[in-house]
Amino acid sequence: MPEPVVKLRDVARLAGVHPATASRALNPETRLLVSEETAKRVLAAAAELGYRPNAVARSLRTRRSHTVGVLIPDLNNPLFPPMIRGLEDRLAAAGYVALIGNTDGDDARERQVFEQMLARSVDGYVLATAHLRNPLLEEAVQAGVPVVLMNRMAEDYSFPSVTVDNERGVKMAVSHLVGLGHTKIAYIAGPQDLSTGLARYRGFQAAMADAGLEVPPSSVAFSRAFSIEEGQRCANEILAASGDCTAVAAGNDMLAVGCYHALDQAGRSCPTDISVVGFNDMPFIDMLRPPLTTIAFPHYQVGTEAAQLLIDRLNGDTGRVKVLYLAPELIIRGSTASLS
Amino acid sequence: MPEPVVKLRDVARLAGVHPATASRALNPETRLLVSEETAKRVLAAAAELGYRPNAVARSLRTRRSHTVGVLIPDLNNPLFPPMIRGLEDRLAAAGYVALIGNTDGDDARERQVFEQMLARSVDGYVLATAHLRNPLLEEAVQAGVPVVLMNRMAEDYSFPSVTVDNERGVKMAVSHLVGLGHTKIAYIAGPQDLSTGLARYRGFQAAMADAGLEVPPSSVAFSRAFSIEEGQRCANEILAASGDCTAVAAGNDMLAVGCYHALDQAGRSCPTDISVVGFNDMPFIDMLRPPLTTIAFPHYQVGTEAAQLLIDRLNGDTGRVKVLYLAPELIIRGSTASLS
DNA sequence: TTGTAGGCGTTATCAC
DNA sequence: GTGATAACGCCTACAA
Repeated sequence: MPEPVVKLRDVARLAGVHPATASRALNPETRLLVSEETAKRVLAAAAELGYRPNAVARSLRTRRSHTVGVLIPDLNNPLFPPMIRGLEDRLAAAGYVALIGNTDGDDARERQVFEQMLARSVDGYVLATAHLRNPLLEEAVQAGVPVVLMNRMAEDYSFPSVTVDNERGVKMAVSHLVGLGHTKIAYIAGPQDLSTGLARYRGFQAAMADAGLEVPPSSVAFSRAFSIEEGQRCANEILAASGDCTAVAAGNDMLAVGCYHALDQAGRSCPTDISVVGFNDMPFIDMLRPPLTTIAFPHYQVGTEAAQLLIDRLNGDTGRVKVLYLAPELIIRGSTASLS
Repeated sequence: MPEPVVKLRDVARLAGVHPATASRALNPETRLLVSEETAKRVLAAAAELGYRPNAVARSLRTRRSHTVGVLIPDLNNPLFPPMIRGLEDRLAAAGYVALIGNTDGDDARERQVFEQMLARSVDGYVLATAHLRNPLLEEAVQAGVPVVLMNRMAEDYSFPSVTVDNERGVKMAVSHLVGLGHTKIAYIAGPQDLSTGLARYRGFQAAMADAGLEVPPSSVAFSRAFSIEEGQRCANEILAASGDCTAVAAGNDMLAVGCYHALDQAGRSCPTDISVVGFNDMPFIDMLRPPLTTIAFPHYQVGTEAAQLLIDRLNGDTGRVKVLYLAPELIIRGSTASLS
């Protein structure tokens, strides 16, 4: 039943040329090495037979798989799908395919997926998972496989990256709250071993200092993951320890959602009693009640830019490492209100 | 800088055996062909050198890539990530990796991704995109590559599939509305060329008939995609043509969300004026105001079961085609109320 | 139990 | 401009 697979030699035979010639004719890069007339004949033969080059054999020979490994911490976070779309679109345009892997923020799993991909000889990696100190990064370098960080960054220009300007974004959020009259502002910080969590926390501290406001330790809670559950836990912690705060800034939207839950449970109303601001403007977050005030940035573009950075590397660009920041934007919705 | 890659022959040399022997020792399937002592030496050598088999070479030789192509209509729909997780988890346990591709419901793009995957010689496909009549299905059969449908089904047992029992689910939704006293119930149908859209629409018709209720044509609107925009458009259509309805059932949650938007715009309140019920119980849908009453099913399990069906095929099971239904469950939240 | 040899389909390097 | 040849890294009859 399975029809026989058409191989290069079949095409060559039909076109009356040697397989090597057929190969040259079929490959855009080498087509100019072949007479125009021959090329035409080969192409026609390939089309007639429905020839599809065997990517595996090609990879073995050329040592390039035209495949890129993408590590995502949590596919269930709606923030990532648009990034992935951006990645895929740009990669596809350059002839690459993305191999996507979840890690659940689990180091062991991350390593496993990483190795799997290495065995499949991916040409490069896009990591959205990277902890600040991640042995995988070193390993990729050892293996000579380029890495780009997406929505994460390295401390010291050691890897190309694309992120929103986190510190600036947080400052916009804090300024907004301050402008509404808030002075007792609590913060739910993301994991401090993720660049995102760290940069935003730093931004918060800086913004509060700029505004001449205190940040008592009891008004900051550190989450162990960017998850709803952790947001809820941290919000509870803050409500208990720092009950007089009138606003909460969260390290990302998932944490803010958890904060909503905690407020509900505690019988506090948002924004009447407490204002809440998130970060990411992830899909669907505008449909909550109240719709969340948050910091937006172009998710899709983060993906395309990350892809481009990697493609540049794959094309042999060995220039200095580029670190790309995208501009954040404050989106004011219904979860923040002025202090009455 | 890139350290030299360790190959099978390096391992063999260190272990003092022939590469063929090393190969046998390393492969669990053939390990028993080798003396225990030799196997131990080879394994030790492999570990010492950090040997990682080259999956590409192996694929070329064995004609199995241990890769599965997964086609998803829209990764931005939060329904799919959990399914993908289920898929990946089960596939990984069986030594397979998922190659995920978005199609945006676009036939051309779907074909392109499909071909890409075929060229990479995926061992099988999981399609969550399949239109009812899809030439790709035929093509996969031609190529001898097994296909499993996920969240979609074939009409005639021509392909294994895993879905929720759509008709039963819709009946539960309609019964719920009828129980609340509603009789003028409108329906926003999904695309009728998707099995999901069709089955649910049929279920709606059947459920209404069972309840002895009329379904005037003006009370049904057909969407062109399972999207928020289309839901809004259809809801507007229904509100205009069938303004006296007191409840709307939607083909899925995305359409229901669009319906929320339309109701907002029209100044009608849910559930006071109009009850709304969705389908899927997708992540985050419980956070809307009002939280959506909908039909739930185990998304993750859909993924694991689809993976298992495919793995069975890949392991040579040539038994009759299995069509798996998972049980739906009515989740009553705040978007439905009794007719006062 | 282990070694030998050939080939999976393609492309790079020679020679013509 | 085209053909011959070898090799990418691995697996697997077959032989020893």
